Amino acid sequence: MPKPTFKNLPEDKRDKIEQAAIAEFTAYSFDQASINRIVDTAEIPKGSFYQYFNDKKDLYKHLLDLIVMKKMDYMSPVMANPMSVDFFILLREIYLSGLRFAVDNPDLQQIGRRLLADRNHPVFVEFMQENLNKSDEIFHVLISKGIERGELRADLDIKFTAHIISSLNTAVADYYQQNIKVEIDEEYMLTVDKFIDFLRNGIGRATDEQEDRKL
Amino acid sequence: MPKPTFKNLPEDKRDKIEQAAIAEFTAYSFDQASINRIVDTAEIPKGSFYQYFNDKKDLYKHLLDLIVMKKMDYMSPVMANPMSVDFFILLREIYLSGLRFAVDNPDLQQIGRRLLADRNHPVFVEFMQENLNKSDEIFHVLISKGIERGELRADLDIKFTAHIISSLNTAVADYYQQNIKVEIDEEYMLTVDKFIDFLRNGIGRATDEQEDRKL
DNA sequence: AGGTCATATGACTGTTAGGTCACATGATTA
DNA sequence: TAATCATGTGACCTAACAGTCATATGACCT
Repeated sequence: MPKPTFKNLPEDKRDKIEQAAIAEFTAYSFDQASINRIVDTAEIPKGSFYQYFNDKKDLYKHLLDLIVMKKMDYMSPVMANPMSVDFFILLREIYLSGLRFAVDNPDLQQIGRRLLADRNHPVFVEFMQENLNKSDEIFHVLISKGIERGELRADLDIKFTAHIISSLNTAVADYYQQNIKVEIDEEYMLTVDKFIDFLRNGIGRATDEQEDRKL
Repeated sequence: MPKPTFKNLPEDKRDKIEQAAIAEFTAYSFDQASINRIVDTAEIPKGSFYQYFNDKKDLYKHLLDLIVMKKMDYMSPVMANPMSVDFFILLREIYLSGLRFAVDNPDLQQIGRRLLADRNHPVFVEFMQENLNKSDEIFHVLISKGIERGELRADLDIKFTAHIISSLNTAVADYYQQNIKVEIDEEYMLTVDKFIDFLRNGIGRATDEQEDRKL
């Protein structure tokens, strides 16, 4: 946690420091990121930095907190009452918020991606212990509910499916960012719908009876 | 490329250096990996190292070449005549070889994972330019063929599907390594089959007619 | 023996890093 | 005015790094 000194700072100075840190951790991994560069960019003396944060990790975790909070802002309208709606509709909303977040905040998305990337890194391990994997957990619950309601196949391996769905989140966002430039709402709607369809129906050719269902 | 001096080395010395490098790049990212530690582990003087390699990147790329070659060994029996067999059977084989490679060579798998992780890293970009993304490409071809033959849905977005399938490779291997410890052949057979089923049928509950098909 | 050439070697260079610390500043009290 | 105290500051510390280079070694040739 940042020291009280940081919290007491005038807002614009605090923002400048956070912005400099975001820029640095967007451009470099945790290890490669440099406090020297950050204090340069933020135009504060090095000594001051250590008045605000205990060390590099302290700053990094503060950023992660900011990211989690911002991502929650995107998610919360969706998750307000998750049980009131069909599994695939809810899933669609979850993915849509994820994509929207990624498009609106490519830098924060990139920092998150970097964290998720190296699962052996001590900082990743620490973060996961503190925030225990929410994503897998939520999907676990949703899938169970979905099966109970008959929206999903009853023979699914819940744990396995939860893991696949939750790790596909990144893949879809990556695909979108790499292949679709124009930032039109309908564009990512389309990407998400492709994905939901993929999840629901698989890619195997259906029998004629199945084809009927899609009409 | 390593210098000729390296190629001329007695095999055991070369092995020792390669092993030391593998250990280092397994434990640390490219940036974090240290030549000093590598020469320590390999018990060669630092000067000697630079008789063998131009720089850190040179060594790293040499390792990547080793990894690619070894992975090809696992794949080649499968890819001998990819067109002679059903899409899902072939896919099953591809994933099985991938998983087998990951289980047999957790260290090499880890180095690969680290590379794939940070797609902005100059070394990743360079590697992809030189080895242009084979994985997506192969799946692109296979999916097209699969559609032509009527094994896959005709309305698939080929590019999108290729990306999803190719990035799920990592997810499945991760899941297996995290959740299944025992190294029995049948265990990873099971993981792969779950995944193939997931791809083929999706997770949506089928109509009664569809359920019949599965019997 | 003398000469040549690939290779071996480790002290050294220049740079950067994260983090510390003695001291400076300036606002708020008494 | 004097004392206190949170905060500001940058020179400085130790450690580590990638990469260099002058010199040493020793196998092979003539």
